[in-house]
Amino acid sequence: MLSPIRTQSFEPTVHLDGGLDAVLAMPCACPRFARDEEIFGEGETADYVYQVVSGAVRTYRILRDGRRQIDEFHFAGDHFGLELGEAHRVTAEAMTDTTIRMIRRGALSDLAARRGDAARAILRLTAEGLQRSQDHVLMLGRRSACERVAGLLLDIAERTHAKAELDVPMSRQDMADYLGLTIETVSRTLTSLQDEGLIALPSVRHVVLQDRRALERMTA
Amino acid sequence: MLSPIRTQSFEPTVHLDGGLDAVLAMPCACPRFARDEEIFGEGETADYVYQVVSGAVRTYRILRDGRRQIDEFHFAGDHFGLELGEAHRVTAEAMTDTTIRMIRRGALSDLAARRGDAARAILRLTAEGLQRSQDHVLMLGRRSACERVAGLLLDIAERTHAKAELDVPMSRQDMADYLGLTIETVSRTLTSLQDEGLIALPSVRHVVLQDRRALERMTA
DNA sequence: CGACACTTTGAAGAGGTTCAACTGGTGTGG
DNA sequence: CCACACCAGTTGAACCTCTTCAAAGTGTCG
Repeated sequence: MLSPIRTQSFEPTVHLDGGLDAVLAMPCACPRFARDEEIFGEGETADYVYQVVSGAVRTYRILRDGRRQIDEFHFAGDHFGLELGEAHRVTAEAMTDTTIRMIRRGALSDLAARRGDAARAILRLTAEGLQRSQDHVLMLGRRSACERVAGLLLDIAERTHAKAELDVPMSRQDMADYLGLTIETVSRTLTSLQDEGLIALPSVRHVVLQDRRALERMTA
Repeated sequence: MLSPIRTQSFEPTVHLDGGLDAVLAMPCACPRFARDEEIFGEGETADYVYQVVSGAVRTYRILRDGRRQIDEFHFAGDHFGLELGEAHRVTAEAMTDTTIRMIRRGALSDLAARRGDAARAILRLTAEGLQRSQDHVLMLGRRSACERVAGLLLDIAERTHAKAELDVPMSRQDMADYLGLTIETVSRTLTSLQDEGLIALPSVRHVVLQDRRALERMTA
């Protein structure tokens, strides 16, 4: 919304490291979003593909009666909003103050048509999303509340490159709606993990992983 | 396993109807699998991509303690086993006697490298899988047992092009492991749907949708 | 016909939800 | 600078859905 920033690089250096970054170092808008601000809505035309520069984003869907399911959390470097069809299937919101890179979808498909590595990068992004979604299915279908919470904490640690101390960008409600639980169950589970000495909760949005090994055992 | 059959068409007619069929009408092995026979196992090298010719397939993962989560059911025409990495992330088994088309992965990536429409078809397949997985997440995260069962029945109907009478190729255990429930809950839910007059159960593997409208209301 | 596997049904139990009250941190205004 | 309000999070107790364990029923195949 405020002060769109533009990148300068025009000649992309092709590392072919698998990401889109190499082939997509084209100038593009980088707007900022405040906490809880909507980036795009379910059903809107998908004219752009997005990348988190800094901050964190949730994508979700809502049932008629208000039940919400968070599909995915997106952290710095992650792409989101890539669609097969015309419209976005989810709503995207910033979880904290967030900077987003926007890539015109047309530019992307042009690039993919011209360059095999770009097409492959898009395929890889989609396939990675599929893998993550399959892991999510396994979590929701066959894991207990405790295993789910432990899994989420480890996932956040890995994806934000945190060691023991986690900055948790999401609210308890966000966690609950990602894990298919209620806010109360998430809260209770966190305190019981704390009581068992597996984690510490110095503040609401900070978690310290005190026994990562034990947490990993729960999720394996 | 028995009597691999080979298709004859060499010159593909390119309809570009979005499927891989148009660009992939190449000769390939079409083995048959008996009910419950494994097609490939989790962790095995992914040398092939598969397509259901007739029958039905389940893909699943198993946790250490034996809990199973079925990732997806695949019906005639569906592709499966398409992987980003080297290895299969799931196990695939025939649910009934099934014929499968096997496509060498190398041939597929060669084709994708040469032809943009093939690359796009592969992307589309992956993206459709992602959409289905996201729907699955919503189901497991935020729907009741009843809504899940109703949703599965409608999904089977749609994907097998059945009208009111469904041939259900999977066992109650398969349904349960797809829906994140137990076999008993699935059974009880089906009988209660029958009691309410929404479905009929002429035999274990046959379901008649008697009030599709009502079923759809449950899943919307 | 009988054996076996799968399904259904029943009763008791557990995990997670719901509803309600309380706590704690944050921000604002007097 | 403190007081108060407000909101997110936590905790407690009752409840409910789904699970677990057990037994009976159904269908299939030798």
